[in-house]
Amino acid sequence: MSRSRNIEPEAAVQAAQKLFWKHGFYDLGTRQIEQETGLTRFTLQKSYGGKKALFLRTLDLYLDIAETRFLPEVGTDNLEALASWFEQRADPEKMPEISCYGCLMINTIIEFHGQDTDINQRKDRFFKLLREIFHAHLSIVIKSDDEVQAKSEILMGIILALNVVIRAADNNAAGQKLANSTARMIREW
Amino acid sequence: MSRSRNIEPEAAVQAAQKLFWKHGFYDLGTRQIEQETGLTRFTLQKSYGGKKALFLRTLDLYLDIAETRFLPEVGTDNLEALASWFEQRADPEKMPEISCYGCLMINTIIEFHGQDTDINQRKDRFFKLLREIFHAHLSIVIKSDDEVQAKSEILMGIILALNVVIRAADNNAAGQKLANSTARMIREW
DNA sequence: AATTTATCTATCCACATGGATAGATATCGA
DNA sequence: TCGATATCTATCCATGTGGATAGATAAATT
Repeated sequence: MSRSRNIEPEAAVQAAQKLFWKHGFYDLGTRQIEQETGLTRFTLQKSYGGKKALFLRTLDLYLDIAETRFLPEVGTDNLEALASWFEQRADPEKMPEISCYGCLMINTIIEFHGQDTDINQRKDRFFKLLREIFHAHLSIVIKSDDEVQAKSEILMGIILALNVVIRAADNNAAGQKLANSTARMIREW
Repeated sequence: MSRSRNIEPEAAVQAAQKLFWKHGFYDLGTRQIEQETGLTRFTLQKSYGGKKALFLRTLDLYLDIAETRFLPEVGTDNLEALASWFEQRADPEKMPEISCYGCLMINTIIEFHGQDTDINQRKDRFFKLLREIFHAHLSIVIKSDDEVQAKSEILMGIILALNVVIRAADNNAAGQKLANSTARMIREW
């Protein structure tokens, strides 16, 4: 019925995500998106609603995957599960290449300055996600809720830090020391 | 001999620093600098060498102050000194207002993507500073160098995380839980 | 084969940006 | 008071941006 696109709709979102992840929002032009993904500026407007809307879709995709496939699953032996998750998390052999640009959501939070409600919604979802997952793990193993909260907050902080360290170094190996130190700390809990 | 400026040279740098801290580099225009500080775009070019050069001066100022007045001083009773430093660090009563925008250097590292040598130089200075200060403290109290390195890395990570959490919330009180948890952890070392 | 539809290609546009320039204006020393 | 100098005010400019539009093109339906 109609001409086929240069790039499939979902593939375009994934490709754009990588670009935003690397370059941020403001420093990535629609012409560069066009050139590097094949998605034309025409289709960007007509089918995705423009640059900002496409960006939000890449953020939502990012959070979906974080929620379903990335964060450690709650199960048995939660301290050891957490410890080894941190080790894996920073092992360059097991990280996707794109990780060297840190965390798309953290980068975005810093690039925008809290004035954008679309971004703020995603930000809230992100932090809720992080805080809940660690709380869920630790509350199984630790009785004092005070202590669970304290340790959850530290682990959440270290997740943030890992991403900053890796992006700053532009190198997936840069988080190993922090991750291994964290694993060691968790095993002492 | 010559007409006096709207704003004194060093005051202009400080005022610009606050603006960059809040808005970042790309999202702060020279017209806005002009309007909010009194520094004219003419003088920005003639005396400061343009927007980028002024920005680098604000970064250098930031690092100078971090080095001399902000980070915890090495002395006696270093674990307690570190613990209470973290508490103070996140106490909204004792933080400057501008802190709710996080750390100028971290924001900058994320906004630029490692391709700018001017920024990279400051980035290296920044991380060197952080790693050295914690190592200096902990190596007095802890014998195993392995352990010193591990714990230094964690504290450095938490500094980064504190700034991200505070900027994300746009609220100086947002780091208290993490800071207090960290103080508690340090006192258990 | 003709028609319809969505996409591609190629412009065009309004706007914002960092920076440059030229004339007016302070401020100071002589 | 006058001259020199640096700054201010007010434009101007080249460039890049996201987005819009119009004609050409490809794919599917009839």
